[in-house]
Amino acid sequence: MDNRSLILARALDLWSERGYDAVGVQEIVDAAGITKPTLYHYFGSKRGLLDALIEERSTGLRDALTAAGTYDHNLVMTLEAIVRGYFTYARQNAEFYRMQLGFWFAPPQSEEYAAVLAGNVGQHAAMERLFEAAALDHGNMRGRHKAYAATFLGMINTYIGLWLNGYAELDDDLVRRAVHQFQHGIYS
Amino acid sequence: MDNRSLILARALDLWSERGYDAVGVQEIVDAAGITKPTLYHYFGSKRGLLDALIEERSTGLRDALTAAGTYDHNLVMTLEAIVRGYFTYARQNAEFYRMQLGFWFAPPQSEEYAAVLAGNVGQHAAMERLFEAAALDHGNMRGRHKAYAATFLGMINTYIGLWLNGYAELDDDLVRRAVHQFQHGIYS
DNA sequence: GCCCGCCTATACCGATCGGTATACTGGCGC
DNA sequence: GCGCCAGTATACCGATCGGTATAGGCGGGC
Repeated sequence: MDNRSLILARALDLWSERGYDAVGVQEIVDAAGITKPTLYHYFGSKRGLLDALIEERSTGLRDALTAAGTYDHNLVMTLEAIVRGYFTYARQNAEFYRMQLGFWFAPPQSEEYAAVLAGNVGQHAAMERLFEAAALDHGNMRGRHKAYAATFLGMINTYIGLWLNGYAELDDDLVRRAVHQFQHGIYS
Repeated sequence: MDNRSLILARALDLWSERGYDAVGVQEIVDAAGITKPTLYHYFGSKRGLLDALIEERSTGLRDALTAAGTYDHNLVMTLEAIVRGYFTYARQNAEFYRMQLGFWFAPPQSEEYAAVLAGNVGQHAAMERLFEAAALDHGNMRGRHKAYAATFLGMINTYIGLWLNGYAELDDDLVRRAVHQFQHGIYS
């Protein structure tokens, strides 16, 4: 592994465990077995390293979702495909997902929040488009696409959060139960 | 306002805006118009200030929820009372709720996470007890109380997060719609 | 008048923060 | 052999980090 990849990997390890501000540049380069000028050669600044990390690790999720998220008039199948896409990505990128999820809830003026803002706004927008399209088939959903997008993504992140702390398994059974509860509530 | 309260108020302002690590002790005492030894006289350490802030500001929510969260065989009313309790508290303590929500998603080894861990575990436990009791009346809910507690709290925090960013109003209408969607899904 | 204890300020501590100036290395084109 | 350039290390910068030693102000009890 070249030094650039090594820096990205160690930064992800440390930041996902203890946070962006709590881990300094010196600690990252020590963990990677290199020195500071090497890091600044590749990334220019601590913030540049953060942006590069998010950019490189986000593409996988973005690609998976554009593939799964096209509405084909079968809402159940589409929602299940999206949840499955998130779960698969989270399982394969647990540390990164934990870090990114934490940054989404970071204070609005923090660097962490700014770094993940664009990506998460994109996810919400894609989900809103999906529910808007679905409302053409299911009239009683009309006008609530914002709330549906937010609560659907909130539910996905709730389950991934449970899994990250050892309280759930992100298997295909959970995919079906999650989508079922989202559609029909808790009584059925 | 005495100096102790002044320190707590300014710390909350700054931490909710920019984060615990990003705001140093010096900046807090400057904002409060006092000096460092005064802060260390009252709180002993930066972490002590954080703990004191969370302890003092959390009691209101805890009291409101123990009042609202007793199950009386009417699940709809109980859930609505809980959501109303959260929304009312969030509206009256917007900055603190933003901070506490962010800390809940902070890295597991960070001081922020440790500081809010006990309180949030208590909230989850209370919700699980509620859904366990409700399952005695609604047999088809049995065995899913953990998932229900997690998704219910996740939904509440999703809506509060939307409100904090200007995308929702935490009024009584939203209380009813949220509980209705949680119970019956998105189609009705 | 005097002392005591709570509260506060000045001035300082070593450590760490993000970032950089400078120089050296090795490989590659010519 | 020579120049060039990406990559790396040594050593350093001023600023800020959390925290503290010391001393003085000040009100109440006696």
